[in-house]
Amino acid sequence: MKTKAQPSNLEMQVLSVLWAKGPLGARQVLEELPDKKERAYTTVLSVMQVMEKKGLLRHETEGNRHIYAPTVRKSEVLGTFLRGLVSNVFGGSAASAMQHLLQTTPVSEDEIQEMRDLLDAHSKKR
Amino acid sequence: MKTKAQPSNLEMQVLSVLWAKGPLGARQVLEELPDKKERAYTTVLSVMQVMEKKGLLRHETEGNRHIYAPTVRKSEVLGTFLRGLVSNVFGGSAASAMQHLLQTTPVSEDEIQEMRDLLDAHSKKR
DNA sequence: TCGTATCTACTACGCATATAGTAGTCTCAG
DNA sequence: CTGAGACTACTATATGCGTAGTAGATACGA
Repeated sequence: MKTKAQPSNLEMQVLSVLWAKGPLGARQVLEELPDKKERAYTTVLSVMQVMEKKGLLRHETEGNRHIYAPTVRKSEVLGTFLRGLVSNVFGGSAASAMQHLLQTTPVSEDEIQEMRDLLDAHSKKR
Repeated sequence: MKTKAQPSNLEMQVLSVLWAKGPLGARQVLEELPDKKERAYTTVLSVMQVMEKKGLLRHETEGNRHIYAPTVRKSEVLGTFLRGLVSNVFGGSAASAMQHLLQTTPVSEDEIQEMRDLLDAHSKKR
């Protein structure tokens, strides 16, 4: 079996909505998509139907509607994604990735503290 | 003018090679591509020619060869990329992104320390 | 019950991406 | 000077992605 392809950008957005908000219909997903881009309802529906064919989503029928839920776990998908990113773009260095993250995205002091805690927790665990 | 599209996966790899190793010919880039996938020489050459049309690369001729260099800066490209990633996939939280980074990619204790230093430096700067 | 609004299924399409072949040019060893 | 090898330019193409229309089914309010 071949390694399954990375979900595309839009697919990632759909997944992230469903991971965050729980199972939803296509209409709701459309409204929650993080990039807020103007799209037709059928666009999102189509994408989600394709995702179901690929095995990224499944749905249950509730009266009229299809309620979609991810079949893949957040940690799995993001893990694969981030490992690829780090090794293909950041020369294999997670620290380098974080450096760019800090330099280029707005990060509050609270978040910085949160990150310190994460690092501590990570050290302790080994 | 429209916001220029994100470089594709393979384009990113090409850029990261050139950022890391300096200007190179297509043959060298092919050999250095991080994903190590088997590709024809002309495949990489084509991609790089397209990238030049898009304004991501320029080249100088050296005898027979074309030596390519990026025209875009690493911080620019990765900045845009990471901002998009954080807001579209990690709900706008850089800390969440880092959490997944730690959970899913192998990170040495040295790197952890390096990251702590980065966080400290970042706090101090404001 | 009946019409309107909403939903899904199916189909289409343009563009980008990744892939590679072929032809033509240049360089250099012998 | 000439042929082999390497390089570039140009062309082709399959596939995937994002986009959306249309047709048909369903539900719900009046």
